[in-house]
Amino acid sequence: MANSRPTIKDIAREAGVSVATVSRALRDLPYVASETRSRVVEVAAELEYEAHPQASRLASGRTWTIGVVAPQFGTWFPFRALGGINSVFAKAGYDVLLSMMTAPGDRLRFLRDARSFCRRVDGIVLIDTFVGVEGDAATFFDRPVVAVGERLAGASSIMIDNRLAARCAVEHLIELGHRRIGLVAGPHLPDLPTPVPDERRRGYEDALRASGLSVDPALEASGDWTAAGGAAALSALLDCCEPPTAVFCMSDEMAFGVLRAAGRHGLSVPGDLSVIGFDDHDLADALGLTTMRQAVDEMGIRAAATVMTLIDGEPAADFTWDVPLMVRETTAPVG
Amino acid sequence: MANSRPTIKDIAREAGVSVATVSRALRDLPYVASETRSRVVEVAAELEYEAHPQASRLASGRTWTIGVVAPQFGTWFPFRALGGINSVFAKAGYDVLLSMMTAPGDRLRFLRDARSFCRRVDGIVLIDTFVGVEGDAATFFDRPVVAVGERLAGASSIMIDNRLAARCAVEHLIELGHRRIGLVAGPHLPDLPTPVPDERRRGYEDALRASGLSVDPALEASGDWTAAGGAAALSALLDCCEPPTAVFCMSDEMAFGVLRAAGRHGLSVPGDLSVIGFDDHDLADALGLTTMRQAVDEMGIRAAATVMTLIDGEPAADFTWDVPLMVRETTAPVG
DNA sequence: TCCTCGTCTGTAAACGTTTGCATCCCTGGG
DNA sequence: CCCAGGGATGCAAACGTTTACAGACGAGGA
Repeated sequence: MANSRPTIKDIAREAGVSVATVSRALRDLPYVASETRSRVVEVAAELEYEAHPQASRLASGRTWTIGVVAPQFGTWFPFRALGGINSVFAKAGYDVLLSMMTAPGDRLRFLRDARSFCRRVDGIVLIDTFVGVEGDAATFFDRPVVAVGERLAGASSIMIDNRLAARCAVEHLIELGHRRIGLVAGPHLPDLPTPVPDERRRGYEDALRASGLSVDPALEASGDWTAAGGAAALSALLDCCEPPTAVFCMSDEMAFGVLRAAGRHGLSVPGDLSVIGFDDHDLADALGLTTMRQAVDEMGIRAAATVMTLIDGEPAADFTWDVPLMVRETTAPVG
Repeated sequence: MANSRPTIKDIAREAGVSVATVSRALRDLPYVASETRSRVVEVAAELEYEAHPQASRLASGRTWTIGVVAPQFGTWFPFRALGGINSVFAKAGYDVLLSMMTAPGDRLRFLRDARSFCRRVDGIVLIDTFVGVEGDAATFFDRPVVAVGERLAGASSIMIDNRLAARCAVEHLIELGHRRIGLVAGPHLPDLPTPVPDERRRGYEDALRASGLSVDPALEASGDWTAAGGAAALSALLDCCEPPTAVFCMSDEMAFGVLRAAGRHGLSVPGDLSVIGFDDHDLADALGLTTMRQAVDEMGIRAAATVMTLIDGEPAADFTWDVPLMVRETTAPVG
């Protein structure tokens, strides 16, 4: 790789024009004669010229960088979304500046350092980052913001209807004839003010009530969003006076744990116990888990596209994604 | 967030010194009187000054950014590594510029655009990116390079010994008395020239030969690194004249599929079939999978630390990580 | 012919830092 | 008393772009 690379001056000299003309020609600005433009482009290609990113950023004020904030709690969702986001920005010529929140305290640290983070980017995508800013997010960050998985004032939100989706999941079980339906809930993560668990619980209750079933606290256990937590939750549920014939898990990872714990307890799935998850995790299909599908890749792609339109000055708009039911092999009519 | 932020000039005026002194004071350079320094620091804190990143990058040539390249094939490993890497750089004040390879063609695209990518970063971390450069990586990229999971000439490599680890896995099965040991191999991904599958296969063969067992091609099937592929591979293996009593899977995700397929075929694990994986995937513990543990987080952390030492001019050095056997519940003495 | 207007181009001033060099001052040794 | 040397500071030139502004030129209308 060459040590010293050509600057805009070199191109200008070689093409016999001024640096201003080179700059305009290479950025497709108007008021450049077409022969001039093509000569400049040709010289630039020949010398393998590429504008110095830092210099052009300083001069123009545009950073051509998007900040993406992702948590590492629950590895699956954010990484998938990141893939979609990255592909869009790579094509559009934006850099992606990543900020991951791996420890609980990172959320507050991020908020504290938000000013310096914002300074490096033209826009921000928050993946599942329940950042909890006061007031308007766009003014707080001083940049356009898109929130994936969260409704955030002053930002465009790419969401699903957690309550409705949870309700659909439970209704699927009810349609199969189940009457005692357990809930494996995800807890509030420390320091992460997300409404997601509450919404999904409400959906669960909605479905029960709509069918005239009562909400029984004994049928509810808390996992910690992990497979191990799901397994423990099922064990707790089975200790109950009259165990459920089906369980709704707030995440697929917990459902995987439930599946395993069921086997350990000698329960066959779906013969003795129906299990439905939430997410459509990468492994759900292969493991035959019935679940509610979050189209994470597409949500990421949409988020990326949206932040670019915001940068271009268009107004914020929310998108709510459908969450289709994926019937596979862990749910069956009540035995 | 404030609209116009103070520049170094504002600090200089307010503190009654020149911009040069401010610059030196805030960066802890020598030749600044201690009272001067503290006054400058005080004023900067009061005005909430922070250097304009693009400007300081242009002037100094340092970008304070590390480029991280990660594939999205097999979501688990790269994302975990990313977490470790990011935490280190966040603390050290480096930005992380992410480049993800989501489609097969992306590898070539990345190589084509490498020059412009390098220009934005002070160093590069390649996660499982079998990038296949000719000659010396550091000179090709013109930047210090650390490769995680790959041995790369001219770069520091953070690796495991795939061959040895695979051998250990298979030896574990042999010690349990297994003699017919199947292999669920991962294929070469299109356009990704990784030696990993070959190395793991050699380890498998090493273990067999060392125990006087023959290598039987009929005991080998190929998954595609996914759970679905693993399931299909086990089905193929079971069609074999005399099915194996144990299988070694080159990845945990494939092992999960094998576990599921075994159940479908009416085989109990580990009663009828022992299964060992490779990775120690997030779900492996909860699902009870015996496997070889790759300490991905720590490898990521080490990679980040290493690239920083390279930037400081220290010579490249490789690190090879231990891959301990995690005995859980999917392996047992042959029945 | 003159004036206007639009297209094209160049000059030079930003953008906000870092840093080489010159200067000033003070201390200590001869 | 003079001079060397080093600490502390300031001046101004980079760094490599973008862009406001001015000027040149040609065409077309009055």
